[in-house]
Amino acid sequence: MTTESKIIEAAKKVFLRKGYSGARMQDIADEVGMNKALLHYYFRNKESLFRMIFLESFKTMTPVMNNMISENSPVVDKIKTFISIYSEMLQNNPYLPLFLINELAQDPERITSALLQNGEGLPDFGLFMDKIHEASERGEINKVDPMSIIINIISLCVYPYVAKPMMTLLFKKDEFEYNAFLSQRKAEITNLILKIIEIQ
Amino acid sequence: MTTESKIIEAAKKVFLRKGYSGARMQDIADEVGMNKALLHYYFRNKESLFRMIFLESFKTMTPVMNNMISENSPVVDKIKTFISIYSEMLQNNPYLPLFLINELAQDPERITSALLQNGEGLPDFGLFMDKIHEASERGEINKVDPMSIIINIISLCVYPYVAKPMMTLLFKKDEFEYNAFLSQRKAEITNLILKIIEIQ
DNA sequence: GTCTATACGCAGATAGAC
DNA sequence: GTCTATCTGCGTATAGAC
Repeated sequence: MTTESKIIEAAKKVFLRKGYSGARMQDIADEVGMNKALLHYYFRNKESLFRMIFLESFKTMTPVMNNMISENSPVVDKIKTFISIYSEMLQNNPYLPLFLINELAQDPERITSALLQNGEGLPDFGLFMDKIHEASERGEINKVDPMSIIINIISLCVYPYVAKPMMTLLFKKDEFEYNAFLSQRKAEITNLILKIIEIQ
Repeated sequence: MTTESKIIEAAKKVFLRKGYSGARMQDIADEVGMNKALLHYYFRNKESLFRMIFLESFKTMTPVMNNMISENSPVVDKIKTFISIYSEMLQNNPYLPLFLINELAQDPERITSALLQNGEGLPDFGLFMDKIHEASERGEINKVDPMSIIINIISLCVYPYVAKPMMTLLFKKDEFEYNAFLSQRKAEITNLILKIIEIQ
């Protein structure tokens, strides 16, 4: 494992937990187990290290989405797949969504321009919406607003992760109990969404 | 309007947008239109000013919830009311949830202890869950897991606000269009939840 | 109670030895 | 490539005049 990739791993860990303004170059150096000056040797400054981490984090999400969307399968299956892989991704990257949302909220322009000039591209929800729309036109599923459906799914999947500390506080659960709750939600969300879109 | 309350308003504005580590005492002073030293005169330091803002912000949420929960009405009505007043609160305080979630995630112990020693208390979701459970025992609504239902409602209500910049980016909407989307969701979420819990 | 001036420490960044 | 030492500026906080 190269020093550079060790730094990236460490930086990801620190930035994802503390955010840009909360993260310290020293924290990252400690995490790598090396000197602070090294970070500046490999990445010019904090901003450019952050930029790299943000883009890479964002990319964790994109291919997952796009594979699912472009797949040539019935919309109902597509939605099942979406919920399934999205939930798994969240279980593997619990800090990811709050980090992305937060940094995007802090400075939409900075981030958006970085994303767009990166070329990599965003998940193509336009296409997903089209497919949902067509399916409802064909009578394959109920008449629904595609954007609403997608946002409902994302909300149900992501929010319980994003708000984990809030929820454990409000519902007086410990970490263990709450994780159990999270891991049974995949099936539950799928049932809920199908109940909404499937013709009875 | 006293200087103290002017400071509180300004600090709320700045902390809610930038979070603790992103906020600058200078930003707050600028927002008040007064000198930075004044902040230290009224509130000893940044931490104690923040603490006050956090607690006050948290309290925006609590009574809204507790009024609804303790009300003596059928559970279905209670849920309708919940969605309605919660959505309104979000429309009036769009920065609130991300702020609370974030700061809580940063340092759960610090925040939790501040909340608990504050005495004010948390929303009583235990009671809400009991009432949902009883209603389903009586056959008034479908058999459902109370915690899941509540978290579903909260997710559907809050997430579209929390992730606003992300969603406008992914769905290529401008602020105006997205706000229109948000304001029609109250009815939509209510329909969705009722479809889940109501006996056909 | 409000201001200006200033102290102080921390965090990002650089110089330069090895 | 990695380290130690150091500079610099910024942000919190205080002292003290008015």
